[in-house]
Amino acid sequence: METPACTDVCAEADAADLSFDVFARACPSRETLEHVTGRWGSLTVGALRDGPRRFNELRRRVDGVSEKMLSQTLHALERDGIVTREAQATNPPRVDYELTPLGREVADRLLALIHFVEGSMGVVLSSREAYDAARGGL
Amino acid sequence: METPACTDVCAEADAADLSFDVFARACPSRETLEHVTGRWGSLTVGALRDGPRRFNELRRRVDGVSEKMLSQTLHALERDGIVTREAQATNPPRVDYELTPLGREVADRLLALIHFVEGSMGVVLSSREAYDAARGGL
DNA sequence: CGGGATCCCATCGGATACTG
DNA sequence: CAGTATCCGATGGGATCCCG
Repeated sequence: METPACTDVCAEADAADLSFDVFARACPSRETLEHVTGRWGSLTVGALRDGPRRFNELRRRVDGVSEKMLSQTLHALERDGIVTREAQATNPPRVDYELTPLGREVADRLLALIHFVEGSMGVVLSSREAYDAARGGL
Repeated sequence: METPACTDVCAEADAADLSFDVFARACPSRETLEHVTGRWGSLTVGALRDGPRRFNELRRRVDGVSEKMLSQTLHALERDGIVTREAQATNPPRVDYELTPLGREVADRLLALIHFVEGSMGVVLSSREAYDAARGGL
């Protein structure tokens, strides 16, 4: 076993910085990773990188997300301390979402991945063609 | 509109390296991003970082994954050119999965994110407590 | 051992409607 | 505008069986 595992340790959250292991099924770090890398999580965090955004601004940027999913995603990220939510009780109401310092670190690493993937799509697409051709040709 | 969008361009894959945009609903780069960041994708790629692994080795490392999902995940990653699959027709059969050069680049960026998240769990956990306390206390 | 095929259910997630 | 609530279909994903 390479990783010290998270097992028992993770359960008791009073310990400061014991080892967390996303590869362990029950480790809370896996949940947070999923919030951040999930279908809408990664795009939402990425969309917030350039500064605060309002709800419908995010909806437009994260093309295809529904209100429900965006709301759900933002709540999970807020709970994990990745984004902050600032509401103003004006009329019409205005709510700004913004990355926390922690969130900005996450976003940087996420965008590094995103930009790399975008830049690799040439390779990916031709790989797919080769794969499909081999299957279809059999 | 900040991003040049992927829209029409992405459909025709003969173009070399036109702009791909994960924020666009129909862009193929979004699919690849999901394969890589998905629930099992990120862990599978991460687990392959240290070298080739066999199927059941991966199953043990990626704690909680089912045979079906691991198989499915590996196929998607193979099709995208992230991992290679090398089968030997011995008995018992032996199949090794390994990252491609592209896959290794992806894995590096993914692991940077994973390790950062693992290292931030202290902050995350206390943020969750504060969030839950505020809700429960109302 | 390394999977493919099938069954089946839980959750995801979209559409719609309603509130403030 | 910024959500919440409900309904409901699509999909994710686990369990099981089976084959090479």
